[in-house]
Amino acid sequence: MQNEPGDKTSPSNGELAILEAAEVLFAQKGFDAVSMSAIARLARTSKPNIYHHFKNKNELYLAVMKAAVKRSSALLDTLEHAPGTFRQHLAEFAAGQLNNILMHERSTQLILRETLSEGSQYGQEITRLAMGEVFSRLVAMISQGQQNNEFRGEIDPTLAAFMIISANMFFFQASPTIQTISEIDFVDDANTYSKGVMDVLLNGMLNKGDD
Amino acid sequence: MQNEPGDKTSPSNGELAILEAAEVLFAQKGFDAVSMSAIARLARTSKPNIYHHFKNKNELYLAVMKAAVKRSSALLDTLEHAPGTFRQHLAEFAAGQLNNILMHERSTQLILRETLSEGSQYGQEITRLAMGEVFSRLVAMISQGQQNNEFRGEIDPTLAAFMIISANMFFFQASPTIQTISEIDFVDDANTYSKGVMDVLLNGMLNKGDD
DNA sequence: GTCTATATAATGATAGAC
DNA sequence: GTCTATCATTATATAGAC
Repeated sequence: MQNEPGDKTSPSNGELAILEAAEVLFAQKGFDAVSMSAIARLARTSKPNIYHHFKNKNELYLAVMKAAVKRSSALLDTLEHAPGTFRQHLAEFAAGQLNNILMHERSTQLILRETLSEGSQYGQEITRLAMGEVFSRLVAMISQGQQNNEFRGEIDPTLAAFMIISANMFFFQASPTIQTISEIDFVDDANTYSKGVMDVLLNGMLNKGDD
Repeated sequence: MQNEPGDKTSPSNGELAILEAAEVLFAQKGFDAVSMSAIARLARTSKPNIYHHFKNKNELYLAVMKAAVKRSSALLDTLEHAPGTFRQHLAEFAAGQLNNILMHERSTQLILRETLSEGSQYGQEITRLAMGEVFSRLVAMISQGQQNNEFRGEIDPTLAAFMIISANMFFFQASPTIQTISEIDFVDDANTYSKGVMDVLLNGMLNKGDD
């Protein structure tokens, strides 16, 4: 039912192979470090054939990024109006986003890479697209929790949302390195990590019983 | 007193100019996007002169990274044994690290870039050097705060330390983009941001008075 | 230590056959 | 749609004069 021959909106098989090969390499090494020859090799085709499907290297990169952003912002519509407290919703949403990130490693890596390339024209817009939706949903959740008096009113909802995204993104980005530092166990399991993060964010670090 | 002519350990003036130019460009665009010609142009010298000082492009990059790591891990010895509660120490240390990051933008950008290049031989080691010290100091602080019963004992100190570094690093990395998303004010002032982050981390988001 | 000139290889991109 | 062959350009790196 998907990828019908007459469907002009979905790319052809050859185009898909090129897109996937390009995504793998761009995510691994970055735009400038990847040659069209390398993409052609991995896609099991020839360089001129890539230029038949894409005008130039830039357009190929843009097509890859577009697909990555679309993929990364999916899968978050499920638990919007489920029953439960706001703290439960927030924890589930955070865990869901982390899972989403880990499921689409290449897309996430591409987006994070763009974050660091200040020169790129599309970098900011792409990151904004990729993180904007999840960001605004988190802000809305927290604001509603404040109106419901479940969350402290003094907290800036945008800051709290930013902290959740930070924890998730940086987990993805740095855990391969952090893993080698010392005896850390939370990097092995994303769910354990997410639970721990949300426990701190919701309840704080201070021992309230004894001060 | 510094940079004496006979001091073999400190680089010459020409070498310094090359190192600085290379750092600027590598941080802006990444290793592969920077040509030796561009570095020579910015350093106001010639390409062969760079090859006189550094064996090849890789060694130049390594020298730049080495200096960046050294710079980024300085400046944290000041407030180790000052008087005050652990929550104050932790908040000051976190704010200090964020300031450190923002003061050495290029170094931080280089290190974060390496984080994303899984292929790089030195990436993990460099990131480990850059973050390892601040990480272990944070863990020690939190553990001591737990033994002093000031922090909750259920919390994993490594996870809490990771969250603090996440908040700081991701602030640096994503705030240029996040800034354009919506009405956010905390990105303008790192101190305001750090205060807000530590308030959430220490006290949590939940409203304890009404549940 | 610094330069001009150059060797050599790889890059992005195209022409044109099938 | 896919290929072989090739273009012009640029890259890293070196030789050798001063």
